[in-house]
Amino acid sequence: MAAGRPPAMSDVAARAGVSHQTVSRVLNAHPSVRPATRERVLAAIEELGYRPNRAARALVTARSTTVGILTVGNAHFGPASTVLAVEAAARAEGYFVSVSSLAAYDAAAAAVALDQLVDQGVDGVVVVAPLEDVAHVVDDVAPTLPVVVVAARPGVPTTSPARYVCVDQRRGAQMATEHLLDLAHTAVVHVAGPGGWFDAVERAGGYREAMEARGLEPVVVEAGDWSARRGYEVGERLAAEVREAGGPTAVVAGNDYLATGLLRAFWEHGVRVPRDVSVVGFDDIEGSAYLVPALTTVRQPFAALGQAAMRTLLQERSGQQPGRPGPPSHPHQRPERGHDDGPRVAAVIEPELVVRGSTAVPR
Amino acid sequence: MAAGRPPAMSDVAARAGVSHQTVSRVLNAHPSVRPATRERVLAAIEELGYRPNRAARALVTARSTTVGILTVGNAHFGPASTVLAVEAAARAEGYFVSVSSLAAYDAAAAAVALDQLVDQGVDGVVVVAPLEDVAHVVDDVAPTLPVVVVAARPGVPTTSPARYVCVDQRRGAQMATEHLLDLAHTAVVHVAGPGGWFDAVERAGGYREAMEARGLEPVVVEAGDWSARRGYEVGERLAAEVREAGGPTAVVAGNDYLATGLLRAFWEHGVRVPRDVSVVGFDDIEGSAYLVPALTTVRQPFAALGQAAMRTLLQERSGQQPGRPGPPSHPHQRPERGHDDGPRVAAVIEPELVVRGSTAVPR
DNA sequence: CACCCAGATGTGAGCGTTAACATCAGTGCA
DNA sequence: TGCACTGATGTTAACGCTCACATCTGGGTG
Repeated sequence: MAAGRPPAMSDVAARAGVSHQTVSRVLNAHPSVRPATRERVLAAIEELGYRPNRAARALVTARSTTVGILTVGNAHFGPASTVLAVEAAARAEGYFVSVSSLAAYDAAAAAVALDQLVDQGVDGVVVVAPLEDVAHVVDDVAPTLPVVVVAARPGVPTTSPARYVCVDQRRGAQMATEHLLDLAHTAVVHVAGPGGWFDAVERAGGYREAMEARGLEPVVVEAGDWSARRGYEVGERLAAEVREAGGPTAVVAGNDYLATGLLRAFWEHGVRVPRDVSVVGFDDIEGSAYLVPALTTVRQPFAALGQAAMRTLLQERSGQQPGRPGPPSHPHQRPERGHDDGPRVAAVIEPELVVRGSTAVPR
Repeated sequence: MAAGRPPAMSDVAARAGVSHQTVSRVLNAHPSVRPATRERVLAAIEELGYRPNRAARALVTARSTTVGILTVGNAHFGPASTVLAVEAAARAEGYFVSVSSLAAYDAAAAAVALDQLVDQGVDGVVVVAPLEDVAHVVDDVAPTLPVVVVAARPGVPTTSPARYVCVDQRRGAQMATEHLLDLAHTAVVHVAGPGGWFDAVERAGGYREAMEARGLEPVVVEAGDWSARRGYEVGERLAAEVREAGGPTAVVAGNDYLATGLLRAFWEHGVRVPRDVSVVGFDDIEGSAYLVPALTTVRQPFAALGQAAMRTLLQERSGQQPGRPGPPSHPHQRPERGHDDGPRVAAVIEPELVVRGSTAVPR
């Protein structure tokens, strides 16, 4: 073994008195290696501090055991939590995780970020950038590479070859709205997140459905982004309306940051929560239980989401042909696939309503 | 070119009527390629949709152009923001980013996570897990691989071969404390984050220094973790003390979540902020400007931190010998290195005090 | 006791790229 | 006119691993 170079398989082989192939068999848990031989090889590995060269392995197997995660580039609570959950799930499956985050939230930026992941040779991509613009970018890549989109909307992507893992935000919004309606609220408004986001659209949809199911008029105010600042700005306008007779008595906010801003604006304008107006948020971010008042919110199942995404990705991968030539996959092997099946939703996970002090019966 | 296999360099070469090496030269921007030839090669690349195989390149160059990020495994605002900042900086430098997060916050878990990054063949590691336990794990790896630790404490790691990029949390805590003292507070307590964290220790230290500099007695309460819940629990106790004559009139919280819990507890117990007690946080998380009252806090320079970390890593990498044999690096080439120089702090970045409504002159 | 078979191991090739060296044409200058 | 030199290209050999196949051993079977 030459000095200065990390030990290679051949070095281990020489030391153990076997061929490099036997070392490879030990490493890959091949059955036909005698225990004594295995021991010797393992000892040599240990003594030399040998680590397999992943690049060499990836080169010959045409697999990187790396999955890419495409996400939005800021510390949004939801995406950040989801990324961590996916990462944990991936590592549990023996995969490495490469992250690419979006500088801007448009299709072009997403295409660039996705490109980088593909360049890196990932075996699959999990998209945690729940914007419609972004979702369609993956359509080009998905036929070649397994792609799982973490999204909110079971009903949307019809022709996309990617698979979808969803939190049923529509259901979550229904739960939130029905909670308020059950408290006897009738004038409930929704402060929605930005239009291009799956979550925002679905939550607004769920809210609308719940209202209409009881014959009530839905009122949606779009906040523009997910920030507390926007929540505050909208809250200032709402505060005035809340005071009028027939004004809203409850608000479903698109997420907890918006809700935070709403609470602040209401407080500033002397509108008491929940006495004058009830507020519900989404996400259950750290601290929302300790706002004043404690925020009723729809908690997101991030861990389950991450696991479902990884499971789907692996399943997808095993169904896909590897990069090397091989026989075409049998058309009936995976009957759930096919563009005429509509959206290829692999999992739908239910969120959970957490009732706290920001909701009460209307005055 | 065989069907079913993605195009290789030789396919491009054949199509362009050149040798594969010329294709390689075009790809690596080698100067001596005639413009006309380059054009032809680029056209062939375009037509074939060729993408270089990173595994093959990594194999021969013994470089992966991938950096690992080791981080804590939950959605803590600080670490999450830092990871994203490092990721952005890395991509700007043409590096890929592989994330490994810690399941538990102990040295064993860190060693495992770090191992995985090394197995993956990263060219360097950025550690964004600001715990002392974790920091020492990298010492084994750092002699072989460039390691940059994002930490809070310029003065701590003395013999570590890793380099440190720091936010001057001590200074931040001084700023926060002095802000209160300048408002004429004298009884200022500190609710500190968990002991093993660099940030917690440094912030507590800065607080102590600022107090002692004015001849005041520092009082530190350790919260146990960084959560709003713990802030609330400590706040309940503090609320009682605040009411007593000679009780604290101001609190420096270890981060904004703790501050959130404090605010809640104070509110519940009828202690008004800032009238009865002033509160300062750390981080400036989303929403802290819209708490009631708006939180005075020490904002962290995450973007600068990420950039500094990457810059340091690249600098470190260029000073390190590659994996292949090579002449030993000249001992005087990088005079700032060496264990006798004390901690190898590459950058210290200043945080920023953001004054809002939660601080005022004492009653 | 020859024969076959399965288990255990070794041999050789090739994955797609870069590094090192070889080759071949021009150019400038004596 | 010739020769050293530079710029543009081609050729060959690794890199470290896995795959396909060849080889060798030892126990059962007829």
